[in-house]
Amino acid sequence: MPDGSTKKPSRIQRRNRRVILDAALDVFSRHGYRGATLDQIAAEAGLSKPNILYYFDGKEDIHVTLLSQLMDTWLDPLVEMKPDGDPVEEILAYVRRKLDMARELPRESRLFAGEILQGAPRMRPELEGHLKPLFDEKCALIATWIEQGRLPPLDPRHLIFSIWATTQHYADFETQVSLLMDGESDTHASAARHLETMFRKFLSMP
Amino acid sequence: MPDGSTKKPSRIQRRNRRVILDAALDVFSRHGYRGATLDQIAAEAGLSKPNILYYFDGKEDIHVTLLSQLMDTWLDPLVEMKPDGDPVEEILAYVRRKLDMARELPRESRLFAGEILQGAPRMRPELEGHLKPLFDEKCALIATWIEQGRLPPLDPRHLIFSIWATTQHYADFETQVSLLMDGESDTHASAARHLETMFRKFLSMP
DNA sequence: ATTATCTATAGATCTATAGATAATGC
DNA sequence: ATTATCTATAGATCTATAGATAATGC
Repeated sequence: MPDGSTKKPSRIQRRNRRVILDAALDVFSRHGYRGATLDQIAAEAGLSKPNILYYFDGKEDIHVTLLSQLMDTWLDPLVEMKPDGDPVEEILAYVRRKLDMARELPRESRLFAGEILQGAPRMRPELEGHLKPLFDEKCALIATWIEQGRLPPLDPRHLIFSIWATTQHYADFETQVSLLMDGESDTHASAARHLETMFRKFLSMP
Repeated sequence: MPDGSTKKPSRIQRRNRRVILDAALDVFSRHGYRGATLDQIAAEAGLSKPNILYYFDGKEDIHVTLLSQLMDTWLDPLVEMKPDGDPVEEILAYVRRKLDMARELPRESRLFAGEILQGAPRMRPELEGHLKPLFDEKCALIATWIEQGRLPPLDPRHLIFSIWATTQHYADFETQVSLLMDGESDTHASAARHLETMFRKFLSMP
């Protein structure tokens, strides 16, 4: 009984749970929660369908486990924005990390986007418990920088929203972006230059 | 036979097709394509399920009809960006129209976002046929403004992506935004000020 | 002894159709 | 005569379980 047990998981258990979660990330991020089926996840994981249900309580359990395990990874770039150092460089480094993450983890980005898009039916507690406190903390940090005259007056909340929106856009709307950038060899590099220029200008003192 | 016929549609036909499409917009934008059911659409429309299928060929027909009917509305703000007038003001007016549209038509925004997120399985022809030419045309317009020295050098494609991303974010990620903006009475107004400031600064000549 | 895996299938859900009936327009 | 609507249900799909069997660890 791998789930709900208090015993230590075996090597096989850890490996299979990881294999299943990776397969589920693929399937959920491509087709959404309802569009994904246990058949697809099982095929992608190379296991039988009942075996999937031996490791997880059900489809929803897989989805919730995925989301909460990815939450930390997802918030990490923002955690790394620290009070030391130059405010503008701290924020620009955050933008770079976030854009890099959109390129390296597009499935994770689309998984979260799909969940939020539908009203976060399975992730609201995670958002309130993890995202909200971190968001408030970093908004306060940016507000301090503004009070110190090291950044121009701006609304920290909307600044963060703009960073999230512009960086995740390249993962979440990849279909549209690649259709419109057809002649471009390295969309990521030109996006990085654009965002660097835009946010640097926005954050510069008059 | 209301669908596929060459006859002129009756008043009842037009009304019921409109009622069904509005109900479907509600259901599809909340639950995604696969998450939506004909039962939900029928209940929302106040019609029986077989009656829905009397007016449309099936679930996919409703979805495709919705998407292509909304395409024009969705692109309208960009169509309105014209070569006359001051470049900065033209672009800022476009940002405002786009943000207003995100507030007034959040269901439409989420419907498109969900479709793109899953690789545009039912909308790719529309994107190639309508969005792509318009996008290219407006990128060329912005490039002209830059050549004329009326805008600083920038990549028009990424500028448009940033405008789309930042404005649609308030509709597509509304769940997250409202969770994080809990103390705010008018998110839209403060977002409008933020985006105006940010893009104006970005577009200003050195 | 316990853990891991499979085949077969129950039970629920969902799209779509069959077939009959009511309402509407010449 | 044609258009519009309903009840009932076929057929497909999907989640989850039952029950048996194979593999693994003391």
